[in-house]
Amino acid sequence: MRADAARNREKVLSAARELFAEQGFDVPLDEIAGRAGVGPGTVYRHFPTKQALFQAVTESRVQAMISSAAPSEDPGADLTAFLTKMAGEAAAKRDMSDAIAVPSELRDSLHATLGGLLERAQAAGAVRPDITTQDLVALMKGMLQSMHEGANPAVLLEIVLAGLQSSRKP
Amino acid sequence: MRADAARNREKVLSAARELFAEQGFDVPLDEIAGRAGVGPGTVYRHFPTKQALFQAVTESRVQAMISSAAPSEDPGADLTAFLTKMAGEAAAKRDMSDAIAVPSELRDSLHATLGGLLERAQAAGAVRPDITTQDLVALMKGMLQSMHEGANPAVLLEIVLAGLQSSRKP
DNA sequence: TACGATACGGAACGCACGCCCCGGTTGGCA
DNA sequence: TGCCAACCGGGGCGTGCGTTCCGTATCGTA
Repeated sequence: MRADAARNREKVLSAARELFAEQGFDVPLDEIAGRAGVGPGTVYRHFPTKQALFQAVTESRVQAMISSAAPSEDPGADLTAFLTKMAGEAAAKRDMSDAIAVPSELRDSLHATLGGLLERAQAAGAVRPDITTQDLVALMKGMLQSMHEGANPAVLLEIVLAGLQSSRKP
Repeated sequence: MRADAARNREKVLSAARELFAEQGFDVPLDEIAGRAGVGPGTVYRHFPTKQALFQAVTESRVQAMISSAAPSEDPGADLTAFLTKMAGEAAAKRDMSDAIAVPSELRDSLHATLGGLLERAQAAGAVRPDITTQDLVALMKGMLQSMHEGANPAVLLEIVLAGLQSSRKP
């Protein structure tokens, strides 16, 4: 790869990191190109599609989160810790709220991880048993998006965690 | 007003009711016109903008919900009942999930109603005091949207209600 | 240094949407 | 029944987006 190509690739990744974090996946690609100081065509030389660029920006962080989900002897705490970590990331960077929503293999892995943690927590009795993975994913998706609309992220997280632990109503 | 104009107005309203309920505010206006059997121009003869049409479709139901929020001697139950009603509406018709999100006076009234119910419930000690109106609105917005993504509406509602009642963590 | 491969940038394309305009049609009153 | 105002339909405009194309500039090598 040519030197200027590598340099531009880094400039694009850097700009994409900033703008996806600030505005989420919906930021126009031309704006990313603009901040990187290149044309839109250059972005497409390095990444075949906007989603591929998004994935390149979020992949390492999401993978790190997934890897940190190793089971311990307290499955309830594992789930809580994971959700707390997700909420923390999402509160700071808008792209995490989209990583759980924008279709990709990464997203599917994230969903699968959530499902595993949920199952173990339910088996241990730490979470009400009538919640499905879909429920949890939908709940998190809603919560993460709500964090960028003026709500208090910490309060939102506490509400969700408390709700998960509650026992079923009659 | 001419007879055919009134007839077309009703056809448009009817089609809009169906499609906003099925697909939410994002349904293309041309599709509404198509189902109504008229051209887009006809829609704009009767409603100055897409939002006006949306408001015409949702106004009566939202107003009814707001009116039903009369305070009783149990503010906690009032809030619970209202959120349950909203969730029920949103689970059945997608436009209710947008009525709380699409900017309009109606939306603001809805937010104000939620704020009033929240305050009273907090004063009565039925809801944790560190929640703001913005928090509640964001939470509901997320929950209502999640209902159309495969999650179980009843479970989601129970989680949120339980979370609101929980006491603050140290 | 000269040349070919590589990469650049931005104009342009295709699409979808909200919204407007206008020639043709239709309804209801005199 | 004839006429005019009201109304209709759909083609078209403007916008914003993701994506592609291609003439030009640049890099690295012989």
